[in-house]
Amino acid sequence: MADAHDNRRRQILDSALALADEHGLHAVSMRALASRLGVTPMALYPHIGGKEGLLDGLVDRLLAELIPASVAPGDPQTRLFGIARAARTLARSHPSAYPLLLSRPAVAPDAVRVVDAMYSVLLDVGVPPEQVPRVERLVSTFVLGYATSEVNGRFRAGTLNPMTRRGQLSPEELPAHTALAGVLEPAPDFDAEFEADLADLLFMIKQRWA
Amino acid sequence: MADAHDNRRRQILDSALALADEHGLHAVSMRALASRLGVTPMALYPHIGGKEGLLDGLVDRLLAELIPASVAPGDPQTRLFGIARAARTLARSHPSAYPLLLSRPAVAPDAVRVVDAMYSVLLDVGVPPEQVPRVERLVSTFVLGYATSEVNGRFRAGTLNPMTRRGQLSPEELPAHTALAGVLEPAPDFDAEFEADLADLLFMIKQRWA
DNA sequence: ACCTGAACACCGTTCAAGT
DNA sequence: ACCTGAACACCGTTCAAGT
Repeated sequence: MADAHDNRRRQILDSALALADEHGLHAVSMRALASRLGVTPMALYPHIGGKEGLLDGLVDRLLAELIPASVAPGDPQTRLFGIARAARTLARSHPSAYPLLLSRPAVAPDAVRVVDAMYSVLLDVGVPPEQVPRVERLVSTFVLGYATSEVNGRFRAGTLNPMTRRGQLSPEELPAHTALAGVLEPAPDFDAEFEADLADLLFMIKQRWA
Repeated sequence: MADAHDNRRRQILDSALALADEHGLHAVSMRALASRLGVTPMALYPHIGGKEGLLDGLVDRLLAELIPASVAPGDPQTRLFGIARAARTLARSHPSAYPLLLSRPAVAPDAVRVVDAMYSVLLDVGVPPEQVPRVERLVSTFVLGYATSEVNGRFRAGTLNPMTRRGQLSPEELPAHTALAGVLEPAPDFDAEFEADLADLLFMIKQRWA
């Protein structure tokens, strides 16, 4: 069912994603994209419908890359970890475009397939049907938020390093930081941390309903 | 210790936030901001150091509004819910600027105070010290991600409504959606959902360590 | 149906100049 | 120290015109 128009649209979105990967999201302008495709800016409009439509298309383009992980077989725990790890890996492949995933709804069929896979995992693990949509939003929000925080530098040293921090405020003003002085790491292992977080969330789900 | 320069800086950031609240983040341009302050764009540079510095300043400005909730007394559970609710309420007050919280690190003293309050809650609730920074990132990532998803429309009907969804794909391709046909709500109560999510996270923390 | 090219109303940031 | 004003190299989108 993919006609010429759809193919052209995908071609444009691929170019836009490449542009973002190479030069950052700020470099994805209608003009730069058109010039990369050897065309006039206005030639893009029938296919992607303006800048907002382009960014929406990029979200669908990104989520489509999670399909393989979503259809992979295995027990519920394996599938949950597989989808979550794929979602975080995606952030490393496309760090500039990734934050768009939290900034607009995903409406394409491929996006719905990923949600369906998560619903299926949660049903299989024993979450009551009426709670499944809520728990899916909880887990997907955590996963997207974590990966977004990483690529955007929200966890980086400035906020994390107790030395930098404590320079600005007296220890009495930061009692918990002071109490934790011995364990505050300047550069945590985020791979291990993400795994521990997923394990905690799965623990919660199982304790509550399994 | 607040000199004239700091006061001017805060005045500029207040104006930028008001501009975002009234006309959206896209309307926060150096030129529009300068014009609102009756000054030339270049006059802003010594105070906020360009567009990126302005956005970083906005993040600190937003987090400063969480200080009252952070210093409020009470048992750990009350304080955790208080900070989390304040963080979500902040999104409703400043929906356009809010997503910046996930997009850049917070470095100002006020931001560190909020983290310290969360550390204190987690220590009081029984989380082992070496796990506190990780669990703080887990909880804060969920809270910021959830509120960001809400204001950005990631949870909105297009993605959620099973009718809209199922129109694009056959039921056989979405087995879990089909199984959940009776419980998929077109417009969930996000206030109640957020409360339930917080309760689940606190349940997890207590079950694991209390 | 699809694309062009000129035009309009904007951007962020530089630089040299003023006080 | 703080601000101005002109200039440079960009934006997204409109419109009328071409094929």
